Amino acid sequence: MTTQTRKAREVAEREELLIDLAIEIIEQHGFAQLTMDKLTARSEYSKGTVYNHFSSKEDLWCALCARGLRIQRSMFGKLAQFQGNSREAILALSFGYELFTLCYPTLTMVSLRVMSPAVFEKASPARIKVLSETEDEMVQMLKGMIEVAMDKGELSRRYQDNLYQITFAIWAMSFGSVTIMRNSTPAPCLERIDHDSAVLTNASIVLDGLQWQPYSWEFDYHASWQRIAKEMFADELAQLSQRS
Amino acid sequence: MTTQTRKAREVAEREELLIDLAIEIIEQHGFAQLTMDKLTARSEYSKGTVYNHFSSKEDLWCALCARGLRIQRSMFGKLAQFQGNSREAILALSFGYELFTLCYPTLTMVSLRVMSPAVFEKASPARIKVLSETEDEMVQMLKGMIEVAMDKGELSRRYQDNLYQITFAIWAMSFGSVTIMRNSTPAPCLERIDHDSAVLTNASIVLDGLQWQPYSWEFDYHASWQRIAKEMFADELAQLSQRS
DNA sequence: ACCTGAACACCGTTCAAGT
DNA sequence: ACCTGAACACCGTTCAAGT
Repeated sequence: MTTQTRKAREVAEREELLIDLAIEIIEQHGFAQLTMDKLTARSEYSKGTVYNHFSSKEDLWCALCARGLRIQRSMFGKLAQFQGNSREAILALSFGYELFTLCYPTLTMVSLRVMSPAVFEKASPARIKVLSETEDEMVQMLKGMIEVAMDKGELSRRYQDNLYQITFAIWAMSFGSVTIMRNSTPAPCLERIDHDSAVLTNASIVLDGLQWQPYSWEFDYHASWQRIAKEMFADELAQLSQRS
Repeated sequence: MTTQTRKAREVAEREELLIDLAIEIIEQHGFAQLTMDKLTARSEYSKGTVYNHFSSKEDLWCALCARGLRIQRSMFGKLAQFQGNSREAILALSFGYELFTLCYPTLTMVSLRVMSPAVFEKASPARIKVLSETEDEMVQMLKGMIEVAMDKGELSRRYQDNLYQITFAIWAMSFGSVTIMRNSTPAPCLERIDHDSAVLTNASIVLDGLQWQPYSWEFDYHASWQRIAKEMFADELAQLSQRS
């Protein structure tokens, strides 16, 4: 029994190590260079053992994606403690998602690539389960905030019976804004927008559309955005500005 | 001179043929099965000739993506002629983007996969140029509609000096909504929203947030959505419902 | 029970030889 | 000038043999 749990722990640790190595390979040599061969060579294990962890290359991608979601979830957990009005609480989550993509560009690119039925089909069912559960936890966190605000009457009751609709709108806008900004072809349109505030602006448009009080013209949400950064992620942001 | 243009035309036709074959391969055998080997085998040309068209596999992907953007552009061109108020005109474009993803799921998946610096770096500069120019044409079409409505005072003047910001917000919401709905891991949240109207609802929230008149509670935009479908894409939609 | 690495079929890319 | 296809280095996956 104790040997079994020790063994299981060792296996889990080895998996984390392999994921670390995979990220290293991508960051040093680019996405296309992540191969099972190279991952094996960089580790101290054999191909068979690597395949014991990841049933296929797609499964390895999903494992990287799961790592990313786990990091996102822990950032969200931290941000949920932010003190502010209900709109600021939502903004904190949008901020968190953007910060994640800035701090972990590799993992962000992986998630984008993984998002396709073709990949999910080749990944192990256990892996898929972890992915959707982690994602769902974050969705529930967002939905919880919306629920509280709805009960207090701080936004339009039009979507009252369909809180998932609101959750989806906020989520889609964050995801869409960040993804286009970071990954799209260099379009002239994108050069004309302020990248530092685009996510905040777009989130504000959505929240105004939901009649979420106080409106963007009644409150200084730029100040909130900076406060979130300073109070929640001083360390991460210092590291980030040092890097570039 | 005439021989040269004839030759150029033949080369262009051959390229379209190769792209057709590539789409066939993906649709019949899945994404991972699209290889230069198989594309060559299915065509009546040799590997060298295929590489004469597509400088690398990434370049082939970008060519597929360019085909998709060309189709989108022609749909947008048709939709720009839709008769209605300025908000309905914007909805028509959102409708067009969703319809494209429904009619061409393969090309949609390709565009998602192509969206990454790693791919752009390996594609030929000429291809990248076509991609961003086609995309920009569509952005300009959207921006033109916003401009007209702004001049008529049909939406908030808050973003007057930054029309690209509004363009980006509408674009990001459409892209984000459709991408998450069609490609994300099967999240419980997504099962609870009405897939048929989610894009319309999310676009409406954004337009309400921009104070674009008439508001969603003052006008029957569900009716508009159906009118767009019926008047613009009766054929495509009939084909689509037949397929499933 | 878990690990190893040789073996296999296939893939992306190149380029000397051909027309 | 354009096309061909053999050749090469590498990749994903499997599985008989080993510990």
